[in-house]
Order: sequence, then C-alpha cells, then structure tokens
Amino acid sequence: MGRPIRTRRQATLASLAAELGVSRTTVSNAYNRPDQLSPELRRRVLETARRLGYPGPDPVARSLRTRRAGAVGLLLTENLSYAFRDPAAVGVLEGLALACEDAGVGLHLVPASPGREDVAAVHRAGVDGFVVYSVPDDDPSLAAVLERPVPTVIIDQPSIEGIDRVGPDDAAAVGKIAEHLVGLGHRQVGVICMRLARERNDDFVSPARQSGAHFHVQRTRLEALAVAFSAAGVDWAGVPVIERFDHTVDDGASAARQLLDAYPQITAVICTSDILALGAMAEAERRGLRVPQDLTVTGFDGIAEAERIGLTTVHQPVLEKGKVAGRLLLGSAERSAPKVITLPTELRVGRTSGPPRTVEEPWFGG
Amino acid sequence: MGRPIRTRRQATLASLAAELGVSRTTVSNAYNRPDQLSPELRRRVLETARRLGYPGPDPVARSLRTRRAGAVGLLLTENLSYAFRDPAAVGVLEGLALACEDAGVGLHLVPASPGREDVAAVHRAGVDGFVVYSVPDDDPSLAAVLERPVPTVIIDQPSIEGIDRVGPDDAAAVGKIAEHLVGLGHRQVGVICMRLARERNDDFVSPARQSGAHFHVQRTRLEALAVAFSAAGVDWAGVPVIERFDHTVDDGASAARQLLDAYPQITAVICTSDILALGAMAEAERRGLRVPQDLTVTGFDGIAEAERIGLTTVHQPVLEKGKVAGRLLLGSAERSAPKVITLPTELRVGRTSGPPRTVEEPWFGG
DNA sequence: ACGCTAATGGAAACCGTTGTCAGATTCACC
DNA sequence: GGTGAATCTGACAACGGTTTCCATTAGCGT
Repeated sequence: MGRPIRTRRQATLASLAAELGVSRTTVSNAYNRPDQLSPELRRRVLETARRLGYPGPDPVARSLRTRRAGAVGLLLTENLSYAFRDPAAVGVLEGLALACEDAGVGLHLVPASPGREDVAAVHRAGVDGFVVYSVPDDDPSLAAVLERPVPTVIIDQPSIEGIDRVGPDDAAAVGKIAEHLVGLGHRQVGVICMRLARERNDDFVSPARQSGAHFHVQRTRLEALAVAFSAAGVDWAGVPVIERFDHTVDDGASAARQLLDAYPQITAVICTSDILALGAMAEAERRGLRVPQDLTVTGFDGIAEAERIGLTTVHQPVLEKGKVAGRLLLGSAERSAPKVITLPTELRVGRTSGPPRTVEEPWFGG
Repeated sequence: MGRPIRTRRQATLASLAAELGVSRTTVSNAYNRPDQLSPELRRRVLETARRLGYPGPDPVARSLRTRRAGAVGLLLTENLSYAFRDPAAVGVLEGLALACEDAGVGLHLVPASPGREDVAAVHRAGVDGFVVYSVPDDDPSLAAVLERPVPTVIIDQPSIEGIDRVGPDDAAAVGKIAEHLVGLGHRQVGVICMRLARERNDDFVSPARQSGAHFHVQRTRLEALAVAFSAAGVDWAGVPVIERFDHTVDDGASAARQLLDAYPQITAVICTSDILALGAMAEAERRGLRVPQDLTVTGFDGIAEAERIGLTTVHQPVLEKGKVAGRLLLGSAERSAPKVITLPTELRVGRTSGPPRTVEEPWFGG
C-alpha cells in the first residue's frame, strides 16, 4: 500500500524491554504511568523506542486488555449518500463528532452495506458503544447492534425498551406546519416525502405503505400531518403523497413535477425535508409559478440554505441532537433508567408560504 | 449508560466451548469457517450462543489475533466544524466512506483535539491505515500518524516522501480563474481566503503569513494567484488578501465587508472557497452592489449550492478525491512506489463574473 | 548499625481470539 | 476385516499489551 517495506519484524513492547534489559512492565509504565519510574529511566526507554522505531503500545492489544476501545460506533442508514447529502444528517454527525472529541474518543462509522445483509461489520467494530441514527426499524444491522453488549443510543428512531433515545418532538413540529397552512386557508395540499422503506418507490404512496413505513421520522411526520389535516376537515385519503427514494434537490423537483402534473389544483406542497422543498421551489420556478402567490412550499429541518432563501420550515436543533446523543452515550456511567430526550422544534415562517391563490372555481364550488 | 446491568460476567468463546463440551477451536470455526464442522454441530453452537447471550467473537481480541482492525482512520483538520460545514469537505468524507463501505471496513474519525496537543488519540486508534485530509503541515497529529507503522494516504497536503497522495491540480485551477478575470479586464482585485495557520487571524494577511501558510491548499491557491496576476502585470503586493479563521457564509460576508470598506475600488472579489463566496455575494447584496455589473465574485470547489446560484467557480471532484484516497489505501497490497494522483479541475463560468464596472476615473488615470 | 518508609522495578496472570498441526473418528469400498 | 481417504476435533502457541501484587533498594532518622 505504498509505504516503504517494513524491513524487519515490528518492534514490540517485549522486544524493547529485552533490548533495554528491563521488564515489560517498566516499558509499559514509561508510556502510561510516568510517575511509576524514574525520569532518567523513562527517558532512556523512550529514546530507545525511537531508535528501534517502536511506535508505542499497540492500540488493539491495549484495548483488549483494558476493555476500552476508545471509540463509539455510528450506524447510519444503509445509504451513505443520503447521510452525507442531507445537511441535517451532517449536522447530527457533526454534533456527535464534537461530543466524541470532547471525550477524546473516536467516531467509528460502521459500513452497513446496502445490498448484502452484511451484519458482520457491526460485529467487527471495536467500539465502546453505538449510536444508531435514522435506520429503518427492520434493518438487520440495528438488530446486530442491539445484540452487542455495549450501551446504545438511538436518534430519530422508534423507542426500544431499555435503550436511550433522543429525537425531536416530530409530531408537534408537524402539527405547527399543518396549523400554519390550515390557518392560511390551504385545503388542497400535496406531500413530498423521503423514502419510507428499504424498497425503492419513486411514486405516489399507498395508504398501506404510508402506515407501514419503516423510517420512523417519515412515518411520524406523515401520521401527524394526517391527524392535523383530518382535524381541520380535510380528507387525508384524498391528499396525494409522493415518495422519493433518493434525497436530492433534483429528486424533490421531479417529485414536485409529478405531483403538480397529476394534481394541478394543489395550493401548497408540504415537503418532509428542506432538500426536497428546495427541489419543489426549483420546479415551481420552472413552471413559472410564483412562490408564495401561486404556490406555497414548506420544508422540514431548518438547514442553513433554507434559512438563506427564507423557506417556511420547521427548525430542529440537529447539532444538538448529535451532541446530546454523544454525551448520553459517553456520559457518567450512571446506570439509571434509560433516558429519553426530546428536543424542541420551532416553526419558522419564511417567504414561501402564503394564502392559497384564488381558485378559478367559486368558493362554494369545492 | 442506560443499558440493563450486565447480570454476570460476559460469556466468552471459551465459556461457550466449556458449556458445549467442545473445544474453543470448534466454536471459533462455527463463526468463521462453517465448512470446517458439521452443520448440526454448528447449529448447536450458535443456538447455545444465543441462549447464553454470547454476542459472537470479541472484535478487539479478533483484531489482535488477526492483525486486522477492519477500519481506516481519518485525520481531519483540528477544527471539526470546518470539516462538516464545508460541503467540499463533506464530499471528501462521503467519497471516503463509500470506498470504505465497498471494502467493508469502518471509517474511524480520529479526535484531533484542538487545544491540547493530544496526540494520544492517534496512538489509540485501532486502524489498518490512515487518511489525512487538509491538516496544517505542522500539526503534531500528522507527525503521530506518520510514526504509526500503517499505510497512509494524504489528501490536499504537501507531498511527503514515500506517502501516497491525492489532490487536485490546484495551481492550474487557480490559473484558470485568474486568466478568466484578467481576460475580463479586472486589475483591481481582492482576495478572501480561509485560515492559513493554526493561530487565528481575522484580518488582512501580511506577505510573510501568506508565504508561510501551513494549510497547503490555501497556500497553493494564493501562490498561484500571485503568479498569474503578476504575469498579467498586476502588482501582487498591492492586492489585499483577507483571512477568516472560521469557514462560514457569515465570515465570508464580514470579510467582504472589511475588504470593500478598505478597498472600494476593487472590481472583483476572489474567494478561495465557495462558502466564502456565498458570503461575499450576501454582502454585495447588502451594499446594493449588483453582481456582476458592479462587482465580480468568484469561488472555489464547485459545491452544489454554488452551482445552483450560478457562481463562477472552479469545480473539483470532491467525491472522487475521497473515493480515490480510500481505494488507494485499501487497494491491492501492491507495495509499488508511492502513488501521486492528481485530479482534474474545471473552470465553471457562471453569472457572477463579468467585465469590471466602468471606473469613475478616466482610463489613463489608474 | 538498625529498622522503617517510600520509591522503583519485576514476575506472572490475564484479556479473548485465531491458526496450525497432529490425532481421532467415520466411512466407503475392496 | 483392513485400509486409505475424508472429515472433525483439540492442544498449544501466539497476538501485544496492562495490572496486581511482590521484592528489592535507597533514603533517613535515631
């Protein structure tokens, strides 16, 4: 792999000790407990180490003995491009990384391969705990994590007995959006959502698929929308919901196109993520629809770019989410009852939502 | 940490073997070499494992024995928020993660703590190799990585003897931007760049700091700009260069403000990243300057948002950068000469660059 | 000179696996 | 029934450290 060939067998703590004529204990102490040996000897040990090219105690061997890996594992959705393309997910990652950094432990991204049901990676990860973020609830890797005898925290996942959990008050957040739209007068709405299951479906969503969604966040949001709009007298069964497997602006745009082609009477497009909403905005522009005069568009998450363009959305503290999860995992080993932490969300009304356009039909016509 | 208290000592491969009345080898084989024992026995082993709550072979012990950790380490700049806030950096991360996933190995983010010179994290990381991305060349963690007896690949770093390296043809890329601007007629330009060293400086940059910059990419870009503009007859010493330690849109805006306040005659603001350029755009708008009629703004990297708004920038294949680095590290163990891979860049002329505004002074006045 | 204490270094057990290799068992077939 | 092949199994030696006692020595007061 492009490194100079190792000339001879790597030096080990034992060989170094032999070279020096001291015991392994002493060499180990030179590295880990400087106060346990004289400075003079320590200096000699370290210098000889340098001379022999000994890189210090082997991390794996050390981990085995101390029973601490110095890392936490992160299990993400099986599709990495989702995780990295969504600023909200990146925010969570950043928060988690910050918490890890504070604690001086590494963050181990577990390769949960999409195709093959390769749970081995979970078993192979030498970590002191796991954070599970937004994986489908029927993901075999998740099951594998739960089998490991290490503490675990889940983010944006359905509750699991005995497992710490952190997540936003999704239902309440969605309620705010729904109220906002209902209050503005919208009755003809359409929804664009992210993938609901591991099987691809880039099309309208059947009620069955909706209620059986394996991605907790998406399901929660849809359910809350259904509740809120039903309460406002809108027949939810008549509301078109369209799904996109991939999570890009372009997919949001194509979804909006499909949605508006089929349901031109819609006055508001509700997107379950800001990324999708950005796509919907692009499609609106392409069609010559003015936002919000002709069409209202709302998002979810409150990413920076959304804020920049004044998207009406629900902001959730993504950085906090990751940070809190990390702290929960790494925090004092108080083995009290499992904690559930709910993070606040906030409706941010921007420039992309307004009253519905005046319909062509008379008001009593609907 | 919120997990049910472990009732008794964890089961080990040995205790499982004892329970079953077989040897440890047999149990090990049940997990790792199914063909080495009868299906019946294997079934019995696995079932007993489940009954005893044995989670499978301990990953750390296995790593020690097999000498493979199944993970590669990633050393990032000491400032995580930079790494995660910059879409270009995230792209690299994603590419690397993809390569790791393909190979079925984990990606271990090393916590290179900013304040304390805590090199220990590098020593503690149980990994089979390292990728180093955009850290200052005097970073102690980098030195620590190079001491580890594992293969290493560096991205966007100055060359190191015997180490694989991948990076864009930065100098050429910058040349294209400079040519573009010179060709348009710009002679009064200003530069906004990212941090040049580990010490904070949110101000104009002295020539000494410029040439002594510890961040390779930034230094390369500045140097190339100097060469290109000098060649066009512009006195580089007279070109204001302003630096921002943090890498956010807001910082880009504040830098642009400071720059334009001090040098109102400037007709083009060259930013060494798209994020900073977005900030410069915002500041231009705030001032009522039309882009590009009143002011030209250029970026670097070619992030998605830049493309969306039509920023003139240089696109580099960030995803590829990470992917290639990963493949280099994980690729066939051909211990040939260290490889250096240069990735292509491409000038993308957008809607933010145009000829300089007509000056108030007559043309012979400058 | 003696005994006590503190400082320093060492012996040995242990962490939980995997891999090699030889021995044991089974089995088909002559 | 004997024989060789095929299939399993088990003993043992690593892998490279850390840690808990122990033993030794040095320092020091009396």
